Amino acid sequence: MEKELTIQEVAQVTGLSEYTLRYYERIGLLDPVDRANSGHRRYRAADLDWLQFLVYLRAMGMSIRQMQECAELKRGGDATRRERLAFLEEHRVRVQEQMRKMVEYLAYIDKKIDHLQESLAGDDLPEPAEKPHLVNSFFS
Amino acid sequence: MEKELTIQEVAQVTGLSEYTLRYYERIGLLDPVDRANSGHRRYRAADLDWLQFLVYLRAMGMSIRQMQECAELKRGGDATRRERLAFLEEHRVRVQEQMRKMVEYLAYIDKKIDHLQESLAGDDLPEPAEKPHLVNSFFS
DNA sequence: CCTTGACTTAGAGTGTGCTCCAAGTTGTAT
DNA sequence: ATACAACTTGGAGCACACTCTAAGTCAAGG
Repeated sequence: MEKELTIQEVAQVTGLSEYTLRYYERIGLLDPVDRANSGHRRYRAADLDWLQFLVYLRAMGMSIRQMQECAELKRGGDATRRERLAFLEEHRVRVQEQMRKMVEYLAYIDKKIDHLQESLAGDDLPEPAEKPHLVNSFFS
Repeated sequence: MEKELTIQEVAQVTGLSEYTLRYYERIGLLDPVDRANSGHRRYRAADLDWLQFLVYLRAMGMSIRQMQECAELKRGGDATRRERLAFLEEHRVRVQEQMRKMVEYLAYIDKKIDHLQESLAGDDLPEPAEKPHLVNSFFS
């Protein structure tokens, strides 16, 4: 018999709140979850896998709307494999481009950190003859 | 004489909308911008530099609230250099950690892409004796 | 003088992604 | 039996970051 988890347990495992789990189901990101006789949700391993996938997509910056498309493709079964492949590949490209930019921005931040460190180190030395006037002190 | 730019020009240069430029000023991300006699904004080079900095921070996922703190530190002048350094270094750490995770997620996505490609390639071959039942077709 | 267009302000509205509430039901422990 | 906790639902509320509107001002061109 497959172990089925309560919403509370799934919240702990996935890091999503119970609110969010119900919300995701409501908006069709998950297919309707099994219910106990009481009506309480009982999540299966497959639900957990899918949720983990969603969590990763979300963490990579994918919008809820796109994840809904993704869920729709999943519902389409094997017939949508090509589309799903294209979907993931496009996502991959977007994420990589984003990371490329991040590296660029990080270099920019590093430059500022360096300038600030130099500025602070300079304070221990005798006063320089003339301090250059700095338009923007974050940029010095 | 320093060239001063209109809000329209700054919007083009920074990629921010005129709405957003006014908004950023309203909430204190920019110090009040110079005005022409007409009351129209006239942005200086220093304003542009600062805006570019903000755009980068934003693109790196920093919240408006944190950028406001940052603007506050800038207003504090030299006295806040140490804090600003700490601020940037913390930001740097956060961004790096985020990128580390992204690499991890990307590897996960790549695995799914591979599986889908294999699945599609397999369609050209004669039917396998038994197809394994796949709980989650995105994960096959 | 009159129109046009680029601007100004304060404040309202929007989209996203949750997050919470109220009212009710069920399961377990005492 | 009764208390209590864990759930259920539909729908309301919220934080964030814009985005837009309305009403008005100003400068230049015809």
